[in-house]
Amino acid sequence: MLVESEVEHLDTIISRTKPIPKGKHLYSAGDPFSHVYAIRSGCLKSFHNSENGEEQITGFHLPGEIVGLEAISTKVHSNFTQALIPSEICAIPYAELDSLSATIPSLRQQLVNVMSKEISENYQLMLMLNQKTAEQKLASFLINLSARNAHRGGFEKEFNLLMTRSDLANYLGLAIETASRILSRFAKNDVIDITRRSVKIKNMAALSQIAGTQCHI
Amino acid sequence: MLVESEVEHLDTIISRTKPIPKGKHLYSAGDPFSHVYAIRSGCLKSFHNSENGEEQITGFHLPGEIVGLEAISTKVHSNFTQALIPSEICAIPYAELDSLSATIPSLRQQLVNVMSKEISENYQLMLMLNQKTAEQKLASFLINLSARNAHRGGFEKEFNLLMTRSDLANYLGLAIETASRILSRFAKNDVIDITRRSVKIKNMAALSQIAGTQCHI
DNA sequence: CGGGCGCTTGAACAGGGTCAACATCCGTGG
DNA sequence: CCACGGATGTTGACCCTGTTCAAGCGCCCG
Repeated sequence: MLVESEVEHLDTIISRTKPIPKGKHLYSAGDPFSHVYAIRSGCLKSFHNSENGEEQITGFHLPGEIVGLEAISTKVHSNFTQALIPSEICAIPYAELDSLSATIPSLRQQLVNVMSKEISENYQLMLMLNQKTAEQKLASFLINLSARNAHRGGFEKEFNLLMTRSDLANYLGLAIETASRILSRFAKNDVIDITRRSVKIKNMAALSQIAGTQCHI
Repeated sequence: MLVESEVEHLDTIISRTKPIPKGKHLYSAGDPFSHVYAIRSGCLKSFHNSENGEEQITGFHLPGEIVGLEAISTKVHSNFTQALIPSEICAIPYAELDSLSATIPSLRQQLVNVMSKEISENYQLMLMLNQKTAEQKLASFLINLSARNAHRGGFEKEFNLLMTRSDLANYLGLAIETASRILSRFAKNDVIDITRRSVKIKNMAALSQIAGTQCHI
């Protein structure tokens, strides 16, 4: 944690941008890297463009999370990050974050911790995408959204999917139809209620069991 | 890059352990985190244990690479890392690396760069595992090994797989039989020669095309 | 009110998994 | 040095999960 004087110091370098409207890109692949971004409200998705021009979604980002870290080493963004709903963002200039981190040990440690956490979580994600069945993927995904939603003070059992079925399926490596079918099946089996984007988890135990337990990613 | 005096400073904290024999664990899930490890020679694999006790391989590591970074934030290792062949390792105590990085800006930046690179590469890997067919996965895997081998001075077109078919298939999310069949097919089509673990790429262009081009991961 | 996008559902198909049998390599001990 | 056994790798036949193709519904917004 940072002490107050340090927070003030950090505050001076951060700019709160005006809300990004739905559909707008925060950055694009090829953009020179200058800032990392902390999400204050809203929801964004990150995606890469494959050769054939189709997007490949690599993550959905909620308030409290940091995006842009993958570009530090190359100084060029390698993906696109786009708002799914109007979102407020803090832009943190990386050059200044780096020099500040020399004098504020806890800031340096925070930065490294955030990156380490992302590495660790991405391994979990990789395992899930690589090894699980479609049902397990969707169950894990719902549990993960639920946990992230609860973590920042929302409801654990009732929330909105902020992405389309198409985005969701793309992220999980499934066909839209498969995602839709499985969500319908969950609903039929009274594991969840789902109407359009609005989800209510009715049987968390069953959902966890389908997911193959624990998987908090 | 580090200047000479800095390298000397860094050298004082690094211990070169005696070679780890084949099959020995460098660290295990649950071990308290104290060091990150630079690989000097050999080959290691990292894996998680799923609920049912089966291992899920998340990476193969070659000389020049750093392992253990995922544990910085939690201070506990979340995976197992095991030598596939006898391997020489440099153990770098993290507490000292952290404090040194306060006084040596380039060291701090190197650390963050290495982590950023790992995040970025893992996204590429995730995309591959999530979206590609079995053929594409194997072609990408061979190209990746080839590139990593060439990068550190080995042959680009001729190298040994240092892992079993089982490890390879597990990593790519395939059945052993599928991996074996596809490698045989590549050989039949004169794309590669393969005898047990020894691989020779005969038609890199064809392999790249199967992989869906570029994918350097 | 009408058009389009987002979503659902059904039917047919195929890529890859599973099961099973067999081949080959390698280490170990007689 | 050879014989044996276990681990590793290959190949075939069949099956299942998830994709593809196709049609239709319903919500939202102009």
